[in-house]
Amino acid sequence: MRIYIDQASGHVGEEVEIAGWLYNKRSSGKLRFLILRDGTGLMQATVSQADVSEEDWAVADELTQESSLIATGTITEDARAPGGYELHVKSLQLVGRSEDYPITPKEHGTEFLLDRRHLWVRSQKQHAILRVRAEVISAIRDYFDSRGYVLFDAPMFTPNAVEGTTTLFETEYFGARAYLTQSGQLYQEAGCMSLGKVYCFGPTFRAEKSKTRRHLTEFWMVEPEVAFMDLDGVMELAEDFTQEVVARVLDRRGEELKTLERNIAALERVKKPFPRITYDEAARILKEKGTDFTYGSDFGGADETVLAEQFDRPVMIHRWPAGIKAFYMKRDPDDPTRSLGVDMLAPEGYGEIIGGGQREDSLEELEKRIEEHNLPRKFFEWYLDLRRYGTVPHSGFGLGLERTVAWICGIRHIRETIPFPRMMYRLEP
RNA sequence: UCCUCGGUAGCUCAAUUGGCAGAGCGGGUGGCUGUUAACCACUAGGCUGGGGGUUCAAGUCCCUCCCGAGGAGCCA
Repeated sequence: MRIYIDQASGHVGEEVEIAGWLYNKRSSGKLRFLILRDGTGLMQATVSQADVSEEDWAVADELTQESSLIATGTITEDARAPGGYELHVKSLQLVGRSEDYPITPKEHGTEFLLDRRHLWVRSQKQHAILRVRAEVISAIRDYFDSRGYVLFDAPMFTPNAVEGTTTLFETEYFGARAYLTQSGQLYQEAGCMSLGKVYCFGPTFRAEKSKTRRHLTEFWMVEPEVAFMDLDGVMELAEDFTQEVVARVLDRRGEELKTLERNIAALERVKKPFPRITYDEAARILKEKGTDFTYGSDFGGADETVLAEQFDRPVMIHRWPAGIKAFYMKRDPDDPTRSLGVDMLAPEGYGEIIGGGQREDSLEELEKRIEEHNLPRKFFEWYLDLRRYGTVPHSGFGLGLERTVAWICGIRHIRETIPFPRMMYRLEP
């Protein structure tokens, strides 16, 4: 009977078959200790020369790191084995031999590992991170699906920049120019006017020449958008959503967080309500702390870290100077120099994980903004239609998946939070 | 684009003031019946990123180019 390693505890005393790869090997005289992995975990298999055929003994002896094999034997409970269970091998079958596997059980540099990302994903730390990523994705989908949101995916090809500022990847589209999307938001606005509560979840692209641990050129973003929701509503949504996602990972991926040596207590503090401060209050804190922040500009990485350090859970900063936020942000009726945007900063220096706010719902205001930003009006006619035909107040946000996973995992660089990271100087493998 | 740091064996790194190119891991060979990144012995392995220069002598100093890292800007 074929079983997976994570099912071993239910098969003590039984003869089973395990199919996997050799993770590591140790030997002592006529005894071989094979550490097997099959994607669900690691298990030690012991091969005693006295218990196996001459051929199988030769196989055990010659197995190299990452050779694939099928081992048959009896599961026993043994405190000496890592994980507590081991397989007493009766027979061994080599499936595919691995020659000179480059990633040894010692340390390697980042460049070396990234060049071999297709093999690096076989290692334990990467398993843990990628499982947390998968859990976060499934928590995000469940959160919205169970609350009446409709998945409303946005196109990847767009004819124009959503927000004039950032650089887009350009591509040829049947003789015309097209760009890879940097946000699905405008399309979500159309979606929420149709289905009330919608979200999209997919890759997004930024051609920024950013070489930092917080940036990828291709990353995943989830973007909910809700009709008849104001800024307070979207802040409530963002904090409730973040709390749920973190709680889900704590509940189901404790093993992985342990492998990653994540400080669990810091994640357990992620409970509503999150602190909410205005841009002006944030600016006051930065002035007190003496950073070189200049009032009226956006916060730099160091500023974000200082702000996040003031709180033990994510903090939301709202009511930004209108000039530094996107054209579609609604102005604060109480102070037209402010826009009703909100950013959420993750604790522990992980930076901005959410950006969102209330959208401009007035046709006249939006026309004015498009003109002020020198945006090509013809590409925005459909967007203006949303204000012409039954406009309503509406709000939404975007959450960066990889930054969120990096924060939850407690790893410094977001490049390990996606199977194959795309960065300024890395398009392969 | 700018700033800073780096490139030496397959990998991770060392090499004093400019003075014989080294170690651990990995590979190979042998040993060991309870190993835990096992251990022990032996062994192979080098155009010190490329080019130019200074010097009796360059991994080391100078110029230049290439490659990478993470920080700024910008952002999720």
